[in-house]
Amino acid sequence: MSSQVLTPQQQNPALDAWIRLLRGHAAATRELSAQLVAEHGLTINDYEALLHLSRADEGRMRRVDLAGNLLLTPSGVTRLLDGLEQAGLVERAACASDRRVTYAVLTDAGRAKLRAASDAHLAGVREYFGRRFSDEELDQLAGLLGRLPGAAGADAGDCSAET
Amino acid sequence: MSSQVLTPQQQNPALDAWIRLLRGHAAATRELSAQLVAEHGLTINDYEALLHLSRADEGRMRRVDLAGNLLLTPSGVTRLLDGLEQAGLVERAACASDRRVTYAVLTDAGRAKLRAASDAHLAGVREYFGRRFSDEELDQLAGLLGRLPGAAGADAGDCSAET
DNA sequence: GCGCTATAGTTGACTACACAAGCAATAGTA
DNA sequence: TACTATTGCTTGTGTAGTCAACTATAGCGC
Repeated sequence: MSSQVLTPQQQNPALDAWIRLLRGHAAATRELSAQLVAEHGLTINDYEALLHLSRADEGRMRRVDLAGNLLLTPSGVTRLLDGLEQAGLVERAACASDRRVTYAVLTDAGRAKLRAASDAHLAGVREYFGRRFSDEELDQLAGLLGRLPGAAGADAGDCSAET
Repeated sequence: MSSQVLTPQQQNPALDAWIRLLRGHAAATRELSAQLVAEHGLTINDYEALLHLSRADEGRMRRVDLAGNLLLTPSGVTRLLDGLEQAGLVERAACASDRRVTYAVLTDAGRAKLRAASDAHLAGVREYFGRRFSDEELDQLAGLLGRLPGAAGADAGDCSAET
């Protein structure tokens, strides 16, 4: 009776892509995150937060900008940074020109941690994707995924410097 | 000394694809899940659980098989189905030949709910992806994502075609 | 100066998972 | 029969995130 609805994968390329995106993300996240947590005690978001900070001017960012880059809510960033602060990887700094703002600043320990974790993580990612795709296909995949919102904005507008 | 590490996206197509997969998934999930929750009170996993059940023989599956298809742990499935049972969308059924097994069975209400939600969800997915990709690109994207583990074996209880 | 609105950030309550431990039933071995 | 290992599932606990409500500051119009 409703068999069109019930076997939609054949009928709809968008749904097909969507479901595979969900599954592929779940599988990849599980494996790569487990690796990162086991070897360095960092989650994927921890790692990416450190990465963004390391690439920002003076190793610091406003928390709201970090939220935008990580696709987290402001409260999510507060909790994420709580953990990183307790681990001594980032610290807070006040903004002289706007007292509402609290910067998250990468510490030396945080920078060292990122450097240490990067090697393993990069190797893991390269292994995970390189095993399944050629370089050309990776470019293709990245190009397609980059058209989704949020997937591209990390590169261009990072150093806003608007205080 | 660490500048290679700190701007890795240019140097590594695998990492580029990985980061965009993360971001693209986060953005798409947020939007499409919010839609589904707002309109029908179902999360993405709720929806997919109902979908898998509807496509299974007699609308029922062992919980462990459902876990495999949804990429959830057994405990995750227990909690997911708890919610769906309370909502009356699925019920439990014993297995005559193996008393360890509890089937999850789609109820009539569950089937109706799925049918109602499918229209909106399919439309949302089509709009979200169709706005950004041509049909051909969607096929390409699905084909690439399908090579990730877990993304392909969604059809039957037998999933052994990986790697 | 005063009030008003917008923005940055935190907190409490909640949800959705994972992991580890445990129970019940089955299968294998004797 | 009994004894052990494996499988299916549930539960306790912990974690990462959301949303709504809140405080504090900034910046505008008057």
